[in-house]
Amino acid sequence: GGGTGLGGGAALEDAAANQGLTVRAYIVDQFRKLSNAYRAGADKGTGARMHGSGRSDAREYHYKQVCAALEHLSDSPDWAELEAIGTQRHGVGGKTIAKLRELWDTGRLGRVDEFSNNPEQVARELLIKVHGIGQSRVVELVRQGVRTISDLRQRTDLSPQTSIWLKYHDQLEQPIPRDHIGEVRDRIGAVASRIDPRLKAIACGSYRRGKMESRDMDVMLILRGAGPGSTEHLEVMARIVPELHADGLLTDDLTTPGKFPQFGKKTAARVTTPSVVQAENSIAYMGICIVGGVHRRLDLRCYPEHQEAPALLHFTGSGDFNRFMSRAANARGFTLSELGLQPSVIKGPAERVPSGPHLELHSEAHIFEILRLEYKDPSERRDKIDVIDSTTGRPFFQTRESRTALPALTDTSRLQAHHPAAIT
DNA sequence: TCGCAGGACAA
DNA sequence: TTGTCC
DNA sequence: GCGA
Ligand SMILES: [Mg+2]
Ligand SMILES: [Mg+2]
Repeated sequence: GGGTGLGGGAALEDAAANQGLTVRAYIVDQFRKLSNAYRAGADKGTGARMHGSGRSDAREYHYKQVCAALEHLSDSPDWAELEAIGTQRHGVGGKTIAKLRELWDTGRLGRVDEFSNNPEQVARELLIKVHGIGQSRVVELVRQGVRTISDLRQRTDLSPQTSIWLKYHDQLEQPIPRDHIGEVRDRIGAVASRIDPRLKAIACGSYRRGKMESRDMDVMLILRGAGPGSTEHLEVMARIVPELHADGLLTDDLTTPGKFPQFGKKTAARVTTPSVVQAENSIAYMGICIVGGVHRRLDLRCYPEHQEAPALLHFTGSGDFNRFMSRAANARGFTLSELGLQPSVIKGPAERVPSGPHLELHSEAHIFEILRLEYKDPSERRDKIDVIDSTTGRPFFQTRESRTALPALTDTSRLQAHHPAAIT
């Protein structure tokens, strides 16, 4: 029994029941609060340099792993089941088990209470949700006394993107029904095929993961027939975005395809710099569209057909799944991105460099296969524990053996032999 | 003690 | 390069 | 905060 006198986890059961949650959902919620708190720069906002300060990003990451482990518990775990994840789940250690014990005994986490009783921390977690406000700006804004969205609106130093986003703040918070996303994909697809009949539109993100509601829309354009060496797809965004405005779908841009960068000093040398090329040729667009009278966030991407598989994998997410699948790829001796999959090696401290060409990737399943990971349907791509080592059938991040790179896969020559279709 | 995904866009 | 986004 |  704990300090409250309640034994057998009764305090935890009560706390969960009070919120209408299962014990598991309540525990996950507590740790998700910790992850969100560190994302918002908890321990960076306070001037006092406390133990462990300056590790917010890593702790956000850490608590995401913990949440993934907790999600896979039963609805009402007993103490033995909670304690077991300390030994069974990669990334869950002593400090986390101590927090679980605290929850079991008292139904609360002191760290969560500390954060929720700290008005500055509460403000950071609120304001970081605004587009264009990240960990750095939120710490500075809150230090300057900003506490609410209203406070933020008073500022005269907001970026244009943040101002646009704030115009529609209320609408952008509303969940988007699945059907609306399919409609937008079709409208974009129609406009796209008018511009170039080789273009097709695919809705990705949480829509493709089967969710009935989403927070934004992710639509990918594929330029059929475009292969390595083609740059045609880079010009699509600057052509289609004005058409989507004319169509009445888009209302505001958060990025501006084709916009020429403004320099303090415009020199001839700068004109040939890569950043200029990137600005004129864009593959990514972020903006606001209107569907059924409600403004929504829309992300657009355009890729050549030979990058369809890695791009589809990447923009289907989830974000957590991508991070852990990329880590698995690294452990197998590869770098994975929306652009492709290529062998890579660790060069110096914190530096991984390509050691071979991108491989030809025929499908999402092909990528899983090369990495010896179990294929996951989009609806099953949630978190760390969904990345499964197909040689063991167990979560990739679980055992020493499963994390060891496979010689047959990291030896580039043998890999090329098995996958002869490397692309250049 | 070190790394924790990787890349695109804005400024 | 830094900050932010996905 | 954890694991290599
Ligand atoms: Mg933000
Ligand atoms: Mg989305």
